[in-house]
Parts: sequence; C-alpha cells; structure tokens
Amino acid sequence: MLAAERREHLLGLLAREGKIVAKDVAAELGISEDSVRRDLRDLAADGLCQRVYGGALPVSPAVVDYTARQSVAPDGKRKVAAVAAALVPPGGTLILDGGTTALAVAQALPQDLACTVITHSPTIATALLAHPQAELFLLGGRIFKHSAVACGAAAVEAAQQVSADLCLLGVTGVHPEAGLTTADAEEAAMKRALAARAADTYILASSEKLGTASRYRVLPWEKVSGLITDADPHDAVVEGIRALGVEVLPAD
Amino acid sequence: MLAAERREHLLGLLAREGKIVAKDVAAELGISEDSVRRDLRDLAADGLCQRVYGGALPVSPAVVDYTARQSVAPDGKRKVAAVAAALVPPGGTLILDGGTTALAVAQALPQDLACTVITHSPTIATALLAHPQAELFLLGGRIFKHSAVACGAAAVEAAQQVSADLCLLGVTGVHPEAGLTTADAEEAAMKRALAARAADTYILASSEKLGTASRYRVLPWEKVSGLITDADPHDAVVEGIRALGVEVLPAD
DNA sequence: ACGATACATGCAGAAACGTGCAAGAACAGG
DNA sequence: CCTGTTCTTGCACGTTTCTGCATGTATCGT
Repeated sequence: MLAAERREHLLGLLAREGKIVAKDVAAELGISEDSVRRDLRDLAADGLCQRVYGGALPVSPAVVDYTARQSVAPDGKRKVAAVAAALVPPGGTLILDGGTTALAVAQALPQDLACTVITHSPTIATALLAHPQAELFLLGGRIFKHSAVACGAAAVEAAQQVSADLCLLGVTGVHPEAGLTTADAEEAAMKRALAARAADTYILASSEKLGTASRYRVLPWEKVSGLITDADPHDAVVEGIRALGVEVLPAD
Repeated sequence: MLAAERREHLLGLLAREGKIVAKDVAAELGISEDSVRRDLRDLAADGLCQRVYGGALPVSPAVVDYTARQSVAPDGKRKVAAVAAALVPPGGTLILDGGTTALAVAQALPQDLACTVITHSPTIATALLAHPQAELFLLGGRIFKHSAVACGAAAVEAAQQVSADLCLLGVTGVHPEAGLTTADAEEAAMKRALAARAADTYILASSEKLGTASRYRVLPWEKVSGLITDADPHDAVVEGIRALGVEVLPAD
C-alpha cells in the first residue's frame, strides 16, 4: 500500500466516520501503529486533521462548535484579536477572513461598532448577527468543509466585486523567507483575492504559527502592511520579519 | 472512545440539554465517573462549561437559547421539516431557504445524506457543516439582519447562476387568493429567484401561517409544486389551496 | 447532626507517544 | 549492472498520558 493511498484512506475515514482511531486503522490495513501515527502527524501539520490522543478528529467540528458556544479562544488568539479589532476604523469597511482567529476578532469587535464587514465565512457572519450596527456582506461560493469558508472560482469572483479599507487574514504558516502560507490551494487563492481588495492587509498570527510554513503560498511580504502576533517582539523570527519592512504589532 | 470525542460528546450534551449529570454520562458511555469529572474539570478550565456539584452547566444559560442551531423547533415545524427532508433526492441538489423552518429541515436531513445544498443563509450553512457527505454552496450578498439571510441584487444574481432539483421555501403568509407572501420586498425577490432555479418548489408552512397574507407577493400558486403543512388536511384553507391544483403534503 | 453522595488526591497498570535504529525498497548516477 | 543515497517502515526503548480504583475529605439533603 502506497503512502499517498494511506493518506487518502485516512481522510476518507475521517470524512465518513468523523474520527480515526490509530489502533483500529493499523489493524485494518495491516500496518504498524507507528506508520499511522506518522501519517496523522503529517496530516495535522497540513491542517487536514486534528491530532488527539489515540487518533485524530476532523478540523471542522471544532470550528462549528466554537461558533455555537461562543467559547473562549486561547489566550494568544484573544490578545491578537483584541489588537486587530482596534484597527477597524469606525464607519469603515473590513474584510474578515475565516478561521478561529478571525472568529475571535469578530467577537472582539465592539458590540455597537458601525462598520461594514465582508466575509466568506458563514460562521463569522452568524457571529456578527449580534452586532446591530454592523453591515454584513457575505461572499458566496462552494463551502470547503475543513475550513468552513466559501472558496473556489465563484467565491474569488465575488471577492473581486468588493473593496475595503482593511483586510484581516489568518494563515497557517508565517515565515520570513517562505512568506505567508496555508495548507490548501483554494484557500490560498481566496485569501489572495481578499487581500487584493483592501487598502491595507494585516496578518493575524498567534505565536505557534511563527517560523512555520505550509505547502501553498498566500502572499509575499510586500503585499502585507503588518503582522499582529502575541510572540515576543525580540524573537528571531519576528525580528526577521520586521527586517523585511513589515510593521509588527505586538499583542501582549 | 477517544478522550477528545468524549469532550465533544459532553459539549453536545451541554448544548442540547443544558446540563450534565456526571453519574448519568458515566453510565451512558460506560466509563468511570472519575473520567467524567476530569473531563469536566478540563472543560471548565477552558471556559467551556461551568462546574457545579454533581455535573456541569453551560457557561451562560443565555447562550443555549441564543444558539438557534440547537434550539428545538416547535412541534409543527419539526413535523413539516421531517416531511420536507424526505423529499430530498439522494445525490440531488436542494435549494434551501433561510428561516427557522428551513433550519429545522437542515437539522432533519440524515447525517450521512450525500446531496448538494444551496442556501443564502449563513445559519443554515453553519448547521450543515456537520453533514460530512453534503456538498454546500453559499449564495452571497448583503445580509439582512432581521432574517439573517443574504438578499439584494448581488444575492439574486448569484442565485441565477445555480440550478437544482428541489427548492424548499419558507414564507410568512399562505393564502388561497393572496398566494405566498412575505414581509420584506427584498426577501420576496430572493425567494422568487430561488424558486425559479429549481425543477420543483415546495412551500414549508406550519399551520399558523395558513390563511394569512403579508405585504409582498413571493409567488403565485402556479409556480409551486406543493405545500407541506401540519394543518388539518380538511381545513377550509387547505382545501382551497388543493382546489388550485397544488399538491398538499400533510405532516402529521 | 448524620448518612449519603460527590469530590480531590495518590497510585498503579495500561495504553499511546516520540525517538533512535536498522532492514528493506526506490532511485539516481556511474 | 552495480553502488551509494535517500526514503520508508517496523521494532525496541524509555517517557508521557490516560484511566480506574482506593483513600480520605468536602458538600449536600434530610
């Protein structure tokens, strides 16, 4: 059995049954648990699954649950979100990406802020229904389950019809040389399209993203106005990014 | 059962029933009460629940009510939704309207149904993220706060790009002479656009809608394949509608 | 105040984990 | 065709994490 084949099998299993138990899969495929664990580690690194003790779970359920319960984001994300929310100009227009960090931003926006928010995430849109003064514009398209956002040709096309003052983007990897990266090509294209429609683009990156890179390039640093992170401002990676002329907003 | 899975289960239980009794859950899942207690302690540490003697409660009681996705629809709507969900052809394409009745349909769809769902409601889209086999397509546009759906020119235009086997529409008023009506002109236009893209259109109407009319006409009866309602099939209004050649599917 | 129940803590066995290592396959270059 | 390299895979090892039980303590209802 090929490694890629195994990967496919695991993803299929994840989609079909909603979970993976390392031991069971190993027995089913007649391979060692170590191999399964290695595969799961790689998949998790690509953001395709969520590693847990004993196996793995899909990424999306977490996203769904987060919305529903308004659960508190981890400390780092909350701090980043607070700084990002303060950047939004009253009366202005904001393009807000999907993902848990962006969701934290939505929750961090003042309840009575009058602004226009454009998003391709139904989760974000639902969360912002609670803001009476906020104008909401939803970008449609095919919904990608694992990230719960609209992507694909239709979504990119819809994005090209709007423009905004500010774009807040979440990414998977933030690296001085590799730039801003994510695990899915369609998502990368969508984020690129969003960034292109805003006067300024800021990247939301909690510290664990720094110094890592994923498969697909989203943007080069030249297209980015700034980075919002809770990492130590004197961290080598942060210094490296600042050296590229990117404004770094510390969130601590 | 994975530890993380258990956590998910507990959160689900919390949202659905509003409380957790440690002893009951331990018996239900066949694990020790100690494990349940440990899980609850961890969840509470993450701010996801509130620990109380004997079990746990949601962080804020209001959250459960606010979260439309878990709230149980009234009996009539649930019955209508069940009948409507049964109409969806496996492998087919469904256009699903917004609103509470449509949300009930989304919840009534079999968990593993393989079909394509097109909607202009971020709420519906979010609810359907839990269906791993369902393809989701979101129609974008300006979000109308009071109904939480995308409407307006952009949304209508987006609707014109799709087509489907079946369209399930919720309306405000259902009347033999006045036809199908709703309270907002933009919403009426959107519903019209949706219905025009499907081979068949069925109306979802719990009994309290029957015999009433609102300001804006959505569709004349000729454009409608059928009506799904929990009202008495021998009711005068229902008889009147059937006399117009509309198929009436009773939900009782 | 008292019994019953829930709780926290410590402990031990079991399971899962990460790492290093070696055998084998796949592949490139000579 | 051979050889060296790289990658993958399974195994062994020590470590970490989880789980259920036992103990003693705190809390609840009566």
